Formats: sequence, C-alpha cells, structure tokens
Amino acid sequence: MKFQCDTAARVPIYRQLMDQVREAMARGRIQPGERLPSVRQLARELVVNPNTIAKAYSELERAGVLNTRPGMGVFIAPPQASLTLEVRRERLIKAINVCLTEAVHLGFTTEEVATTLTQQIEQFQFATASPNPSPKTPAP
Amino acid sequence: MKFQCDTAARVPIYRQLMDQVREAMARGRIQPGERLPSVRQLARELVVNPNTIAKAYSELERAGVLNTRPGMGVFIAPPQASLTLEVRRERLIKAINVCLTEAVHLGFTTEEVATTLTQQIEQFQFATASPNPSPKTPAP
Amino acid sequence: MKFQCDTAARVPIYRQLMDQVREAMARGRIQPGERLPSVRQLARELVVNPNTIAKAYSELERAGVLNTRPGMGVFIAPPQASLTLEVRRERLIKAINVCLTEAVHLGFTTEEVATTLTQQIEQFQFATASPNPSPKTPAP
Amino acid sequence: MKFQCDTAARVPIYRQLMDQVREAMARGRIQPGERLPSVRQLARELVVNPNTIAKAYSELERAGVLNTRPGMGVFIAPPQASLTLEVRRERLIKAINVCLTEAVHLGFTTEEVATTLTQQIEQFQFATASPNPSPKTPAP
DNA sequence: GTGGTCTAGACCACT
DNA sequence: GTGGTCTAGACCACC
Repeated sequence: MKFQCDTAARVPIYRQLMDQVREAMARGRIQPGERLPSVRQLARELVVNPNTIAKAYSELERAGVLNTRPGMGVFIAPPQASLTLEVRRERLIKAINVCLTEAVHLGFTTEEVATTLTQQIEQFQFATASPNPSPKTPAP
Repeated sequence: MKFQCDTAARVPIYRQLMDQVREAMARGRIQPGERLPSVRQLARELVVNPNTIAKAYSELERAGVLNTRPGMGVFIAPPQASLTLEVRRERLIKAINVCLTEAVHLGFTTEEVATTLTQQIEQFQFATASPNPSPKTPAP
Repeated sequence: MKFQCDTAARVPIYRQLMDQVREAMARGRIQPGERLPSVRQLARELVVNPNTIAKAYSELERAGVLNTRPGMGVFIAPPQASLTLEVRRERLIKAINVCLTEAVHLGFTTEEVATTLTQQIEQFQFATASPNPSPKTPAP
Repeated sequence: MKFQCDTAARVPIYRQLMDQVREAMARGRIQPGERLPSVRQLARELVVNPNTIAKAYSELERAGVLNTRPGMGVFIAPPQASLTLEVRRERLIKAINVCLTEAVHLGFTTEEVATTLTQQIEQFQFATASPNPSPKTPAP
C-alpha cells in the first residue's frame, strides 16, 4: 500500500494515515491479513517522526482495524461489526448529513450529487449482506 | 435557531457550532438575512464562554456564510459561490468518499446506503441550477 | 453629493462615509464651501442611525475637513496643510507601501500596477504647487 | 524576521503583525517555506499575550499566506492566487484610490507622488508575469 | 444593547 | 518543544 501525507494540511498527519488505511480497506485495495509497512520503514519513506506512524497504527488497532503482532509486523484485521444496528444507523445518517451539507454549500444540485455518488459508490467494496440485517431486506 | 453543544466531545465547541449553522443553512432552516442569537445570549444559553461563541461566528464570517455588524448582531449572508467548478468537484468527491468509507466500515450494503441517502437528501435545500452548470444536465 | 453605505462590510459605517467625503474631495467632485446634506436628511436617505452620520461629520470636522455652522448646515472647509513636510512625506510613503503590498499579494506585475496607476491618477485633483515645496521643485 | 508593535495605536496589535508579515513578504524579505518565530517566543519578545500572536498567525493562515503545523511551527506558504482577474483588478484600483486620496489630502503634487512611487516600487518583489496575463503586455 | 480586542492562565493535541 | 482550545474578566468601538 502506498501512503502519502501533506504536512501543510491542518489535519494531523497521523489522522491522514488512518484515513488512508480506512479508505483503502473500504475500496478493497487492501484485504484482511495483508501486511502494512513497518513503522520505521514508513517513517523513513514519508520523512516523518516514527512516533507519528506508531500513533496512527495504534489508534487503528484500538479501533479493531489492525492487528500488531510483535516482531512480525502490522496486519489488517478481519472485519468485525460489534456495534448495534441502532448505533450503526445513527452514524451512517450522520456521515450522510455531513456530506450533503457540504454538497449544498458547494452549490450543487440534487442531480449532480446523485450522479457523482453513483460514480463513486461503484469503487467501494460494500458488504453483500448486512451482519445485523435491517427489516428492509427480509430473508427469503 | 436552536443550538446545542457537547463539552465532552473531542471536536471543539466552536466547531460544533459552526457545523450546526452550516447544516441548518443547508436544510433551509435558516435563511439569508436572518439574525442569529447574540454572542452573549448564546453563551449564557449554552453555558459557554462568550469568546468561544465569538470564535465560531467569526470563523463562519471569514468563510463568507455570516455577516457580523458590530452593534447590530450576526446575520446569515447571501449565498456566494466563489470557487471554481474544478475545486468544487474535488471537494464534493472528497466528501462523498469520506461518507462511503464510513458506510463500508459500518458494514452496510449498497442498497442500505442508497435507501438512507434517498431519505436524507430530500431534507436538504439543494440549488435548482448550478452556478457553473455541468454539461450533464441540459435544459429541457 | 451622493452617499452610499454597505452595512454588511466590516468597516464601520461612519468610516465609510468619511472615506467617501475624503475621496470626493480628492477627486474634485466637491469643492470648499459646498454644503453637505444634513445629518437627519442623510440618516433618512441611508436608513442609518443619525448618531452614525453625526459621528462621521464630527470626526471630519476634527480633522479640519468640514465646518459645521450651527443652524446653517455642514460645509467643506478650505484646504489647510498644517503638517510638516517630514510628517507628510512619512504618511505618503506609508500609504504607497500599503498599496504596493496589496498589489504584490494580488499577483500583479510592475507594469500592470504602473498602467493602472497612470489611469487613476488623472482622476484626482492634485495640488499644482506644494505648500511646503520639496527640494526637488526649486522655485523659478 | 523582526517584528514590532505599538500598543497605543488604534489599529489592533494582531493587525499590525499581519501587516508586517504581508509587507515583508511583498518586499521579498521572507520567502515561502521560511519559518516565523514561534507564538510563545514572539509573545515574550514583544511583551504581548501569546493569544494575540496566535490570532495574527491564524488569520494569516486563513488568508492562505501562512501554514501552521502544530508541533512544528509556522511557515510562509507558497504563493497561490485563487481570485479571478476581475476581483483582483477591483482590489488593485481600490488600493490605489485609497493611496491617491491620502496623497491629495497631504497636499502633494502629481510629480511628487510619481517620484516617491518610483522610488518605493523598486523595493517590492513584483511578479514577473501575471497568473492571468493582461492583453496589455504581449510577449516580445 | 451589539461585537472586537486583549490579558492571564489552564489544559490538550501534535511532532 | 510546538500550536489549539477554553475560561474568566476587562475595556473599547459601534449603533
């Protein structure tokens, strides 16, 4: 996996790295079990303090997205949805509202948003069946 | 307009207030020319330091969404899209990707996301014509 | 003389009015002895608090630019250069530096600034002889 | 870079600092990528509250002329002209008019203004080619 | 009444 | 070390 970071941005570097891992996973570019570059290697590559890389990795591990196996490296963890359906719904709606608020302020029309969304949604690897199925999709 | 803030959240209070103003505008709940609560009044109401409110307001003014008139109060500014179409497109795609990344990690299916999005999109006041119209939506 | 003010601007209204009087004088659009609209009349016209108009006028009077004759109205005062050449030089250089700093930040070239300046300078009514002549312009 | 501020002046301290940074940049005395003194250091040096320095820096960052990297310091940002030619022209004319109005009121002649301007203009680092070149300056 | 500026001093986040 | 956020409380400018 290829990382990059922008030291001039106001979003902290460790956050940029976390976001990149999460987005790459969501796009299916990296799979569970895959190994990420070591802290030191990535620190050299990005010319960044190793502590910063370590912080990004440890936060992701705390979130259950990565597994660190001492002496072996850092690996993508298998998916695990531990949240209740209610909490997941809330967060989805929140994420959508943030996105739509931005879209309105950028001056786009409903159609333009829908078009762009359709284009982008194909590039993500969505689950084929929800772990806690919603009532909308009754089991056959 | 009704505000609320969570002192315990890791997102700064002034940021929470900014987001609420922006979302309320995007939903059409507050209109250009409308007056917001005064700094002191809102500070008393939320039990927050007036400086914090002032910071939220002044940041929004610099973003061009508010006008503050000393001695008069703070008002919603008329809409003004000064960004190029290219920049606006970039930001829209970025916002959508953040949203979709979150949706995948929450374990939702494509259909669930599409359904929720359709529900939410109706609650926002989108522009009816883009300031820099895209070739995608020819006039009938 | 026609006044206008922008309540949304962050420069105070009384300052906007002062600047308009000063610029109109510098352009020769209003002459010494000419009468300005009364406080009440201008306040009605601009839909502004009379105190605000009064403040603009009294500040200009303090600067020696206006004369208020009670019961008669407000008049443009005859020119009077009471400052030393040294102070006037300092202020001219300061004003020019502010202007040039802005020009550089706007990304203009020297030629573009010179061209625009030549166009604008013709519209102002400069003195034909300096009250405290500089050594550059020896008396014949 | 050397700063100074006048606590007695009616222009706010943070504004004075902003103006000094902008002028130093326009004169080429500080270059993109260069680091400014830290908030705390400058606050000690000028005997001013750190919050005041921070305000100046953060306003300049919002204007796009500085980058602040938490934990690293504050740096001059690479130049970026995002404004349309029309807006830039308007602002240039406005800046020139303010300057000329002042010059007339100080009692200077056209020649004196032209002479002083020629002297000062050499000390600024103007762009050599406009980002949106005007038709006035064809390439030789 | 309104918002704007500044101080003093605290705590946190980032590198 | 760096900057960012928040509080408490003061004074000023504008309308």
